[in-house]
Amino acid sequence: MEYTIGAAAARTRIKVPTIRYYEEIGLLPLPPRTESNRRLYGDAEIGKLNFIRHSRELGFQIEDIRELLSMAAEPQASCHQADSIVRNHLFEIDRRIASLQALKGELSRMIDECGHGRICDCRIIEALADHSLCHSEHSKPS
Amino acid sequence: MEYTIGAAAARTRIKVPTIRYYEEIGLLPLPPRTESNRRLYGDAEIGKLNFIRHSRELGFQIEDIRELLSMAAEPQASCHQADSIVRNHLFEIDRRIASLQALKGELSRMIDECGHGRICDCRIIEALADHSLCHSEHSKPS
DNA sequence: CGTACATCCTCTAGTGACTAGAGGATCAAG
DNA sequence: CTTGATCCTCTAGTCACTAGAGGATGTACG
Repeated sequence: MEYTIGAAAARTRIKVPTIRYYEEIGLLPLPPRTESNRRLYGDAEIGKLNFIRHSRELGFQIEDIRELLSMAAEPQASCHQADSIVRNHLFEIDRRIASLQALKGELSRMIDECGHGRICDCRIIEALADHSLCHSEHSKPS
Repeated sequence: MEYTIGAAAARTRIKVPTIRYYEEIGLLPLPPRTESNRRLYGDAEIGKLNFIRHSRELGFQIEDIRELLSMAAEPQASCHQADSIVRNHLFEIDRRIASLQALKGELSRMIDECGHGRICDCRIIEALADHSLCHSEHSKPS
């Protein structure tokens, strides 16, 4: 089967400009074109696009996906490298969860302590102004 | 006390270009300058910068901080609005934690099922290619 | 007093992963 | 034959900075 870019977008739930963007950054190969210069995608490209979308949904970065795609293209190679990309990603997600949970604690506390009165009595503004009122360390959640 | 931009940066742990950036987007007022055109900050600006840094560390967006700062400047107003900004942010953080935990589950499963052999037998690549192998729904963690 | 070197200034451009829109060509349906 | 959907390329915008050029000023040391 062959698909126009719009049909490919519909099948993969990736937007048309995003598909063109993936081509531009070399994540997708240059597809053949019709006589009137329109892109034509086959089943292999649909598969790649689904792979990309799913990996993005799982939070992988484009550069990780680039590597994972090139591994997928070499079925005889060891999967050690794929394993390590996923492991690193998992580690990063753990870090983010921990950091968000610390934030959640601080913010809940701020809300609990807010007396719902005037700004001048408000612990929220006070707490934002002064980190030493915090119970935990926190750095920007990435 | 008065501080050069570098001294203000050292005291607040915000980088010099970032302070200039905050000025450019109107988050910080235009500071007075020396005869040789250098910015001079007083204690009030140091306080604002600390407020900004802490709020950023807690994950607030610049536009939220802009509102929070203007509230902090009106001590007689109700803190209802501040409360609601923080509440919304907390809600968003909860959403993110839930989404990251779903991802974590999927990725852990992928790693467990990887036989550490060849790509062609690897469940990781297979799982990435096909969302229907997933146990949970997931959308991009934002 | 001269000379390093740090710090300051403004300005432009880059990051990641898209998204939005202009301006124009081509296609399919009625 | 016209209408409207889809396609093309290109540029610019998003967020919150970061990096670097090119030049002026300040400070410490010999």
